[in-house]
Amino acid sequence: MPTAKTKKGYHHGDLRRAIIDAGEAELTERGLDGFSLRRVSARVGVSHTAPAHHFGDVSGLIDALAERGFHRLLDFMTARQNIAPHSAYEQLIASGLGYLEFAQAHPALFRLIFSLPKGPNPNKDVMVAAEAAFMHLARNVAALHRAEPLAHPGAYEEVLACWTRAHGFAELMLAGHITLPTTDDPSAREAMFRKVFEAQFDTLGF
Amino acid sequence: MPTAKTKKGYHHGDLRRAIIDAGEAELTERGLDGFSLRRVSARVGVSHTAPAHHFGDVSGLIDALAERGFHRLLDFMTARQNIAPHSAYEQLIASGLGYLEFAQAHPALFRLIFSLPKGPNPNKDVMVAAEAAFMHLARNVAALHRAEPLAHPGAYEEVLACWTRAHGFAELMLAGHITLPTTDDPSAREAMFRKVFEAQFDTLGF
DNA sequence: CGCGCAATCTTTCCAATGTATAGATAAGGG
DNA sequence: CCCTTATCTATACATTGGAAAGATTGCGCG
Repeated sequence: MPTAKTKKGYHHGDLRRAIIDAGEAELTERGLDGFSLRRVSARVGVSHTAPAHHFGDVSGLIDALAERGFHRLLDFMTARQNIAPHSAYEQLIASGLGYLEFAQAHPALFRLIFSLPKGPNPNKDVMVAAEAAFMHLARNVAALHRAEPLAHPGAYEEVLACWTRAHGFAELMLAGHITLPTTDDPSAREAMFRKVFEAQFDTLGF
Repeated sequence: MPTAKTKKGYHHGDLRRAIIDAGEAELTERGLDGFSLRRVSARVGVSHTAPAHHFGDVSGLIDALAERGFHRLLDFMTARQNIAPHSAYEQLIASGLGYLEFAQAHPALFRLIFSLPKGPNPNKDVMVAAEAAFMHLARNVAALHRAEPLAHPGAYEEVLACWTRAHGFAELMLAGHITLPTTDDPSAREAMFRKVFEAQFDTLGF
C-alpha cells in the first residue's frame, strides 16, 4: 500500500490525489483560462509530464476534476439542506440555494463540470457522479408528492423544471447578468432566487 | 471608404469583417477549444499577426464575436416569434424557443457570450448588445401585463424568471443533461420546454 | 536475501499558440 | 509628387501539451 504522506523522494506516494488537489486550487485561483498542466505540476513539485501516467492527457485530469466537482456540488446542496426546515418544499429550495452557493464559491469548477465536451466515450466516473447529483434532486422533488423518484408521469419534467431554474440562475449570476439589490448579501440572493423559482406565468394575460 | 470586396492585394479591404466571419465559422466548425488566432488568420489568408491591428489581442476578437453573438441571439428570438401566434404569452414562449434554437445551432457561440470574463473594463459594444437582448425579453414580459417594461414592482424578478428558465434549459441541453423522448425532433424539445417553463411548485405539499 | 519486472517519475525534444517588435506596402491628402 | 499614416508581413520568443526514451523505485517471486 502506498503511503498517504508525501515522501519527497523520486516517487511521490499519492501523486494522483496531489495533482487533483493542486488542479482544483489552480482552478479557483486562476480560473479556467490560465489553467496549465505545467503550472499544476510545478505546484506539486513534479515534472510537467508526471501527470500523464495517471491521467493520460489533460482531458483525463479535467474528468477527474469534474468528478470531484459533482461531488462537491452534492455536498453544498446537502449542507444547505441540513440547516433548513424539514418540509419537502423548503428542502427543495435549500438544495437550490446550495447549488447557487457552490457556483459562487467555485465558479471555474462549476463551469467546468457543465462544459465537458460530449465525446463518443464519456468518462464513466464523471457520469456516475453527475447521476448522483441528479438523483438527489429527483428525490427532493419526489418528496413533494410523497412518492418514489421519477415514478409518476410528468415527474421528469418537474425535476427538470427545478434544475433548470437553479442552473439558469447560477449561470446568469456567474455571467454577471443578475443584479441584486444588495451586492454580496447572501440573503438578497436567497430572496431573489425564491421569487424567480416560484414565479408562474400560466395565469397571466392569455 | 474601403471597398467591401476583398481586393486580394497587400491590403485586404475589409479585414476586420473577414476575420469576424472566419472566427465565427471556426467556432461552429471546431468549437471553443481548437479556436486559434493562427487558424482564423490562415482561413482568411493573412499573416497570423494581422488581426492584432484591428482587435488588439485575442480577447478583442472574442469581444467582437460576442457582440455578433448577442445580435444573432436576438435574431433567432424574433425569427421564432414571427411564426408564432400573436398573443403575449405565445410570443414569450416563442422567444424562449428561439433562445433554444440559437443555442442548438451555435453552441460554441452561445457559450462564448455567457462565458465572458468580467474584467474591470468590460467591452461597451458587447454590453450594449447584451442589454438589447435583455430589453427584448423585458418587453415580452411586460406585454403580459400590457405595461411598460420593468415598470411595476416585481417586474425584474419576472423577467429573470423567464430568462432563467430558458437559459438553464439551454445550458443543460448543451451539456447533454436533458433527455428528450424523441431525439432531434424540434417539436419534442418544444413540448418539453413548455412543460418546464410552466411547471409550478407553490401549490404542492408544503 | 537477491533479482528482475513493472510502475512511476524525469529529461529531452517538438509542434502549436499568442504576442511583441521591426519592417514592408499601399492609400490618400497636402 | 511626396510624405504621413494605416495596414499587413516577417521574425523572434515564451508558454503550452504531448511524445519518446531513460532513470529510479517498489514489489513480487525465486
